[in-house]
Amino acid sequence: MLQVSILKANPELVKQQLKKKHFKQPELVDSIISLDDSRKKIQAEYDAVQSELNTAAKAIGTMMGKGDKAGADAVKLQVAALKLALEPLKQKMVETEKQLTETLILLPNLPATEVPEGKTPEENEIVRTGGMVPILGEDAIPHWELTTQYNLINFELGNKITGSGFPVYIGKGAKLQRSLIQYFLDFNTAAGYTEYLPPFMVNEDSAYATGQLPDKEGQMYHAKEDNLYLIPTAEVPVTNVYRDTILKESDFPVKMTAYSPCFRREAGSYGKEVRGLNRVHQFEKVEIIQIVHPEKSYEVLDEMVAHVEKLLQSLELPYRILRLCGGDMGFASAITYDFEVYSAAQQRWLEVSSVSNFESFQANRLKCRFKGIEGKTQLVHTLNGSALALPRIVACLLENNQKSGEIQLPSVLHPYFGSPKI
RNA sequence: GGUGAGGUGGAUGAGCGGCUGAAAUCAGUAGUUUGCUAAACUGCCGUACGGGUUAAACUGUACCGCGGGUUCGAAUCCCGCCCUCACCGCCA
Repeated sequence: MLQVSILKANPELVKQQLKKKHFKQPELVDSIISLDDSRKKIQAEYDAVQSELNTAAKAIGTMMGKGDKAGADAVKLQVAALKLALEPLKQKMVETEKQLTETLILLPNLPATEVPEGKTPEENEIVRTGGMVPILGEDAIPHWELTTQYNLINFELGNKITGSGFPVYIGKGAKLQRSLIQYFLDFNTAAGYTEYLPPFMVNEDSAYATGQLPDKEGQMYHAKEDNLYLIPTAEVPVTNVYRDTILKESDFPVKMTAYSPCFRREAGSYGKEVRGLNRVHQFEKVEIIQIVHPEKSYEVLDEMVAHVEKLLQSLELPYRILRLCGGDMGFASAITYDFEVYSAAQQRWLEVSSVSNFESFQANRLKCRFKGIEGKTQLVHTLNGSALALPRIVACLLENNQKSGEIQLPSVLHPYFGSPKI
């Protein structure tokens, strides 16, 4: 959620930035500003009446103490009139506040200046590419066949037990998952991230604070009986560690990493694009999150991008880094870098990480602030990224490294997997 | 799931209809003092939204788990919800 003060500082600039993000109702900026102005006016009136009431109540108290019943009764009559005046003001205030937040919540975050213009994924900017695309033999097969051939994943079994999109990892397939999770966590903690193992379900407050509610409600699995949501990413519980907190400057930077399964309904997805591990309802992911001083967030963003890039390099996968264009970015993000790896048998790029700076947008809803040296409290900046999401990494590792009769694994995984190959 | 107790500021914890935005202690912070690490003393030390100011000072309102109610007035009384703790039951 944006701060009203940002809109007020330069409404025209804000509208322009919203257009870059292909937001359809930039005129909401004006509505918000006028709603905020009337909110202030109403509150001033309300406070004045309430103040009179408080004074009167005190006077009654003093009179009663002196035994002046008649005087007290006289004041009570005045109070009754004031209360009558107060009621409509209160309603108006509540109503205006409600409208204000309801409107404000519709505005997406403003894109950073480096964000390229554009609407569709084709207009994303390729920042750089790395790694080598392998040359596969004629008989190369996609990962959903490899996983069957080597008995690593059973998709049909998942159908039986739960439903489509819930793969069952078996034997070396399961161990590969475990190896990757542990390797990623080790890699992240070595870079100073503190490991968390969070709850995999969250309450409404948490889902609201990180922005899943109210707009992305349909994306999450909901346990209605207890009103809990299965997390779509570890970002939700881990970022909520800092909900409603005020940090000291010396607490910066807060660096957290967490493994979690991720649950996504992905309603409406189907077809070849979602075959095998390309898109599933439950998958494993290791996330990194930082909470930093506003002046440091872009420096930190670069650091996180470099971190994820190093991780991908260590896996010896061909990758590219995209800077998402205004129209393809997420609602809450000010700037996003997507990481894709090349799936050689499918001959397509698959997204495996997304690193974003939310600036103060998420912090505003989270109510995560810090007290500066001058004593003023202000919002922190939050950033997060995947390091990394497993399924597509696995898809690429299998496809790109397939040889006749075996699959080679990158050397960093050998100690974790206990073998150089499958 | 059953029974009992309870939810107050960073922590402990008092208050149980007006004098309480909230005692006290600890932690934190700024300073004074004592010839080291340490101790003593003094001040400051919640959040949000307003007014005010260059910035302060100052000032209004709200907030003592959340939401309602009673009352001129509620942290304090009443109702509902949520949560925590203890014991029992069940159980990885």
